Order: sequence, then structure tokens, then C-alpha cells
Amino acid sequence: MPELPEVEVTLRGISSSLINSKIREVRVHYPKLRENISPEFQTLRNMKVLSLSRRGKYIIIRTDVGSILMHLGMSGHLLVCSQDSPLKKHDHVEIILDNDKVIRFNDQRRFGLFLWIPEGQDVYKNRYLINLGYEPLTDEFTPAALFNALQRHLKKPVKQALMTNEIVVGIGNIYASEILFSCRIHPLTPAGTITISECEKMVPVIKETLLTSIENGGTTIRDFSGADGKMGYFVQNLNVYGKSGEKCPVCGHAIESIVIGGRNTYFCQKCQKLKKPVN
DNA sequence: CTGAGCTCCTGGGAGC
DNA sequence: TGCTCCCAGGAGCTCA
Repeated sequence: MPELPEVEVTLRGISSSLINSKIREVRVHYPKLRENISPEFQTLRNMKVLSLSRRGKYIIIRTDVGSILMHLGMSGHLLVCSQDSPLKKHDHVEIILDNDKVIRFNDQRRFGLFLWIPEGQDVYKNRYLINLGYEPLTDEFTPAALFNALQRHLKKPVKQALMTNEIVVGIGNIYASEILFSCRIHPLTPAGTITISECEKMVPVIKETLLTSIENGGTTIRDFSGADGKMGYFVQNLNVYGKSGEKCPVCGHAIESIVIGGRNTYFCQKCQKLKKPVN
């Protein structure tokens, strides 16, 4: 479910409740997620929340005694509610605050991650974060940076390369299709043949696509919602994702879908021509 | 080193 | 109506 915009929307949604408050306790109802939730969580009491940040699709809540590292997986979301509201199915973890609010982590498919990193350990050196690539919304993510990163994955289809977190973080299956459509680049184009001028086109499109989606509250397909339970509206801005057989908004040709790396990929054959191999 | 494929899990929808 | 099969927005891991 969540790609970078959905995680950012979630982060913004929980931040006002968390900042300047204390986590009274963390209640774990079902520990078996992607990784077993550490029993240490149950022993934590009255932690002061210092900051909230995001790295790729990971959310980091830093407190005075350590950090919580979270990932929403494919179906996870965080919901802020009052402490007396009833638990829902798949509410696996509750972060109980000292301000009458509670943040609930709900994850139907249990691919989410909930890790405790004690104070003294560098969160960013955690094995989940250490190899992550460029943060797309920062100034370091430039056309040259993208070009160089793609050169390390010569044969990989560019669509798969965009989804590789060691290159750039936060772009999942939906936005990868959308970004390539906006850039008129065929998703099967080998990453190594992407030119610097194509990177000059792609980088601003990546930033703009993600930012626009954040402004629209993310993309809701099936069950994504922000921390307030509201749906995201970026789905109305989608051009090709999930629209096979429908008309391309630019040329009217039918949108096609193919499977790349096991994932459905949507594109317009006419607008996104595959380049002829050099030689 | 790279890429392909498998894996964790539940639920919704299609097809019979 | 009910069963089975397939698919889904992630990403780490293993193996060739």
C-alpha cells in the first residue's frame, strides 16, 4: 500500500499528537509481523518523544531512551484515536500517549515492521536503513546522481531500478509506472541506456509526482488512509496505473500492462517507445 | 556482483 | 451460495 507519499502523509498525521508528548506505554497485541516485535517494548514506560522523521518508507520516532523504527509494509497504517475507541481487527500495536490519545498500528497482511532501537545505537546504521539510496525530495537527488546510480544496474529494466531502494527510496509500483509515463520512457528500457538528459527529465518529475501526491493526501487504492482515517485523493491524478485497456490521456491509444519483476506495470506503447539498441 | 525467485500474511474478487 | 485460485501498494533473503 504505502509508498513514500503515503508514509509522509501518515507521518504528518501522527506528528501533532506525538510531538511534545510522552509515550506512556506500548501495548503489543500481536507480535508476529515481518520480524517478531521485541518483548522489550512491553517494559517501556513514559518515554519523552524528541523527534519524528522519515527515511524512505521507514518512520522513526526518537525518544529520550531509544527509537521506534517502523515500516508499514504493504497494508499497514497508523491511526490516531482516543483511548476508549474499540480495537479493530488487525490492530497489532498501540502506542499509548499521555494526552488521552493512542496511535494504533493496523496491518492486515502483517508485512509491517516495529523495531526498538535503544539509545546509544545509531538508528541510521540499522541494517534496514544503512544501504538505502537517495531520498528523492532532497537536493542531493540530482540528475547526475540518478544517472550514476543507474549505471550500477546496467541491464535492469528502468522501472525495476526506480523501485530499488538502493538507488532511490520511496518509489513503489504505482509511482514507478506513473513517473515513467510522464517522462515518456518505456518501463523495460535497460537502466544502463538511460541518458543523462533523460535523468534531467526524470528527477523533476519524480519530485513533482511525489510532492503532488503528498499534497493530495496520498493515493488510496483499496484501503490506504491517513492517520485521521481520511482517504487520499491522488488516485484521481493517476494516468496509467491500474488502467489497462483504457485510453491513454495523451494519445488515446490503449494502455497496456505487462509484468516486470513480478509486478504489474502500466504504460502506453505509443507514448513510451522502447529505444532501439545501439549497435 | 547481479538478477531471479521465494517468502512472510490476509482478504477481496473472479471464475466455476 | 460456496469453493478455489489468483492477485495485491514491500522488500529482505537465498541461490545460481
